[in-house]
Amino acid sequence: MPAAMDNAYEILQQRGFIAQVTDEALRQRLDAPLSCYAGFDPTADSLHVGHLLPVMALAHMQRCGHRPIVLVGGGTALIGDPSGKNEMRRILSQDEVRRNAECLKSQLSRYVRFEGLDCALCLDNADWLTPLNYIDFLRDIGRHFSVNRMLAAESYRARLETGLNFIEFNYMLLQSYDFLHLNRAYACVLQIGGNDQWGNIVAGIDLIRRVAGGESFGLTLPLITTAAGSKMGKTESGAVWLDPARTSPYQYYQFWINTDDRDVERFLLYFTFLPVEDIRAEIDRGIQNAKELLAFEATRLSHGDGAAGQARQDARSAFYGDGSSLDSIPSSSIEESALSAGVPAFMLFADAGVCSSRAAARRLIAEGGGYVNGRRIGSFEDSITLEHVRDGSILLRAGKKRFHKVNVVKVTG
RNA sequence: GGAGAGGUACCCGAGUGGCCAAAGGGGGCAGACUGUAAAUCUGCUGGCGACGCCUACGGAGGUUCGAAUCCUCCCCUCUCCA
Repeated sequence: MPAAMDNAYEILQQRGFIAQVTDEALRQRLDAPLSCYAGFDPTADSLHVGHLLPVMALAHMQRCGHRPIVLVGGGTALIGDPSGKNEMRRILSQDEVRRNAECLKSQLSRYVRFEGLDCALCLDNADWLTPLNYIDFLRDIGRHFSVNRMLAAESYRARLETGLNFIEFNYMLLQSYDFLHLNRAYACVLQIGGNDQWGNIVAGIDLIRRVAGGESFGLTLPLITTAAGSKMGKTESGAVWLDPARTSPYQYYQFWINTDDRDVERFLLYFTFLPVEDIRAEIDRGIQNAKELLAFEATRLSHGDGAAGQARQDARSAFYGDGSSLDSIPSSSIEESALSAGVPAFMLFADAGVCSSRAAARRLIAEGGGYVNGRRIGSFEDSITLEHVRDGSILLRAGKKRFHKVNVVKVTG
């Protein structure tokens, strides 16, 4: 599409996306358009920020004129994701997988274009994995795998300590077969994945060489940890989802603005499309602004301009302003009649969902972490009444940064 | 199939008849300090309108005044052997 194509390798490298590549020759190979793929498990109906790096990588590829293929692992999800070792493996039905795959695709379409000329593809490996015949598969594909070599792979070696069942052991074969299939059917010559996928990717490349005789490449992305050393993308309340029904744009914005100072530059490079020079300049101008920019841009990408603007405005208003614009912060409602009699503060906090239980609400307030309209609550039994209502609502706050609005509603009849 | 080890709270992990809502650590939450950051210090961390009651140490029974702890059966994980 662009007249003079930017080299994707250079862009990815510049932005820190490359952990390993199977062959440096990939750089030259990327001077001409090619097809590449990354896989996603449709185990839920939404992606979360942990999935974002491969998504961004594919988006960069497309912007550089290549064709990304999003592979939804419907087939592999049917036998359950082996990575969650001590969790009960939930076997998803085909219907669930299909529904999930649709959701993922629509989320992905904010980052990757699935329409128009040379658009990205979204494929489900159930289409070619489920019809497989076991004997044929063993004979045609299994023969090319050396158990000895598989056992030597880092990903398996660790598992040998704790135990590994046959399905898990076969994962490499299935993933390799995916790559082979895409190579044959769509001339896909590059697989992108997390660094923990290295062994599986290399195995796929091997398989392609043996079976199809073609050359293909692998590129792995760094596993992102925060500067504090924890896995990126988790909060106290679990994963940060892209689905606004699970994680609202405001909460999404909050997640990003709470990024560790030391991670801001890296995350701007990873999770926004801002030019590298602009990012550097922004960092130099001040970490606070850079952080706000990160939050805004990241939110804008997955929720759009309007939602991102609203989230930013509400955040500013809640944290620095008069609380006048708070349309998007979490909220609940309470009946006016309940309030006229007065409600103990701890019950209000618990019922509004600010605390997980009334006991937790008692603790929060007793520890001095409960606020109503910006004023600290003295005792958890303090009564909240109509006098606390401002413009039809009461503003609750837990700790420094968890805001919640309780809307007062009249019930007629 | 045989022998052994083990399953404890969000996670790791102590506890082998009452002093156990269960040590310790991690994580999380809150307070102080700050910048909605980090680091540090302190407190909290099953539920219930609550000096009491309820639920909880893989599951179901049993022994006992009393069980995470003892007995029986079952389920699951791991190790070694076949």
